[in-house]
Amino acid sequence: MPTIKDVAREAGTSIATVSYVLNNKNHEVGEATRLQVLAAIERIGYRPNINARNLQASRTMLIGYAWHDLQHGQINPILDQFIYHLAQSAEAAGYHLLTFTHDNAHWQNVYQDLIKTRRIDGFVLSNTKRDDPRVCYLMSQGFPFVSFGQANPDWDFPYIDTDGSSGVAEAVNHLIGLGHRRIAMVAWPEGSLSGDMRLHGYYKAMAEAGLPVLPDDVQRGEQDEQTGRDALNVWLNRPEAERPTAVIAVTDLIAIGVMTAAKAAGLIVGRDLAVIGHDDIPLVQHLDPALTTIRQPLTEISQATLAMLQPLIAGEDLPVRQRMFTPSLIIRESCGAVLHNKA
Amino acid sequence: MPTIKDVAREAGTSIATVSYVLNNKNHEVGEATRLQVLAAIERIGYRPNINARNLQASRTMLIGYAWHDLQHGQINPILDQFIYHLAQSAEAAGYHLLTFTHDNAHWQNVYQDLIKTRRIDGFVLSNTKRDDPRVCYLMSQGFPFVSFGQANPDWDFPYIDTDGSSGVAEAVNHLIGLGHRRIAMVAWPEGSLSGDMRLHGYYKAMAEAGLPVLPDDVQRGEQDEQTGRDALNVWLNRPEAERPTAVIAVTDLIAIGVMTAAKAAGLIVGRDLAVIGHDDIPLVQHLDPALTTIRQPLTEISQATLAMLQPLIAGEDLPVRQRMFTPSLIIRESCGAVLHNKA
DNA sequence: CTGTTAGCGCTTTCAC
DNA sequence: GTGAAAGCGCTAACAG
Repeated sequence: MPTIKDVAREAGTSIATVSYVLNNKNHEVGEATRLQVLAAIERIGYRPNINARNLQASRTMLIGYAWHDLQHGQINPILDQFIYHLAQSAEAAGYHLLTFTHDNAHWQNVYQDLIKTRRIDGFVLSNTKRDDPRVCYLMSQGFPFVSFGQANPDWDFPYIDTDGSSGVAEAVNHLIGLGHRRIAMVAWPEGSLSGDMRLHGYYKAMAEAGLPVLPDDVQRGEQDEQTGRDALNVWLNRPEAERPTAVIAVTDLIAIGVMTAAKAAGLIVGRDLAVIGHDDIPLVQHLDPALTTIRQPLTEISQATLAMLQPLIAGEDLPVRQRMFTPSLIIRESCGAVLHNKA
Repeated sequence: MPTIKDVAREAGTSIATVSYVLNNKNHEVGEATRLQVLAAIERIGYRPNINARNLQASRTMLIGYAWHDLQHGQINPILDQFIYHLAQSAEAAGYHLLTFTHDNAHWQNVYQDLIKTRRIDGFVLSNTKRDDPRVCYLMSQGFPFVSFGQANPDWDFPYIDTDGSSGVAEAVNHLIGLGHRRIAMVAWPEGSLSGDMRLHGYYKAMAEAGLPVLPDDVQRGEQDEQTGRDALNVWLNRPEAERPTAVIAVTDLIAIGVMTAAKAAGLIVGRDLAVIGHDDIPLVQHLDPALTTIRQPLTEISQATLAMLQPLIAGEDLPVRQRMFTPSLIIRESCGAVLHNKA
């Protein structure tokens, strides 16, 4: 593999000159020698050794991203898309993504190692929980990072998030436009930030439309299909005239449970019951009926994440330390068409 | 950030000695000084700069993995699991995964850059096609790589793959055990290596069981749900006594299409028609009925991939350059129970 | 404008 | 057993 020395010899100059034409900053190089060097570089197929470069600049051009825990079969397709676009944004800026894993017990060792061995320049976090210890740790270390998702509302750290509230509100309004009045929601257990935001959008839109929310119109449960099934069964126990005609689920997986239970009860989803999910995970467009859902603008989110991380790595201050993005409603079959004689 | 110099000063030794206790090879260090150094390291929280280390060793401890193209919404959950486990195996060996992306047009530039800038030590390929140009390119460059999936059968390069043939054969035999005689298959278009392997398992198992395969018992189509629907509709056009009672699909997505079409035709999957998919992608256990499917041993595969890549990076020869793994049948509801009065 | 040189932080001969 | 010193390949003063 050719080094800068080989180029210098080939071009008949010094290595400094080669470096100058490569880094081309405020240091001018004579046009003749410049061409000479460029030709030599081309001829021997030289590429600067990135490792040497990084050592000297004491950086790595690597961004760390912790893989979400796949151990429990808990795949999160949203995040796959997020990483992909994040990788693209990173590459556009000359960075690369270093993806790493860690079990729940030893996360701190892993992050510490990455930092202290100078393996990476910054982190991108996702899947953050309220009071997420990683956020806490990175803040205390003063190490550059940006989080996709919030943590403790009292902490001031750089994050980007989707405005789940507005997404769900849009869903509610869409259902109202379709003629629905009795709209219910399946949420996560209390305490999840994004879950609470989504639920808040529901309450807000219902209130603004002057629609009542019965005490058990909101059902809560874990992130699995069973939660959706259980919720619908609760509602099916009500007299028919009081049953919700539409259900919004906090995630697609839960929406699937709702649909399954509805079918089991002889209801036709899209006609007898409207269902809307959240996230537009793969396959839900192939469900029967295809699921109407709320999609986060992951491409923009990843771009913004990197745009925030870069100045942080450069040691600059961030003018805006938090950014929210608005999701959009993807209308498919499961929310049906205009409701007739039902209101 | 402390360097080796700081440790040396703190311990009252030379930097060489510090390096010796760290790398601890055939170079003996006096117990007293050793403890001294260790204490100093502990005291100031020193970790060797990995970049400096790598420059000197001219390696990076980074393994490149090209993200599969997510542009067209073509998510491949199998690969997500593969990367995750690959990352784990890599970390266990002191490596990290550098995940990168590239559009179809410029893949060669991306790979070339990664190689020539000495960004990484080796590649892991996945999603390989027959005559995959990346395989071809990396072979020509003599750069270390291992592929998850085959390419041109005439090329001799290190790969690991799943024996799709045995997986499908197992599925066929399971169906036969359930009493099925008319078993059909939905395959990919001719020319895909893994698709052909899976199909081969079908033919083989049918032949061994002495079961006939009608000309259109095998339907082919692209990797989408429609393919499954179309296939089933072809078979439904036959007189009832000649219709398949069981269908094996080359992937879960296609199996979903089969199930959807079956339901649309008033059939109850698991009772009137058995359906088996391939890959066990997330969510298929939540379908109604839950999909029986064939699962690849991704953890073992990732481990084996890394185990092959390591000697390659070290410049050693590989005793075994190809390894095949046997998938397993995950039995759920969609293939039903024993068939009665149907044969 | 171009070349010499001193590091970046580490490993590893080679003397002592 | 320990230390001085020569790089790994590159960048950036500093001279010329």
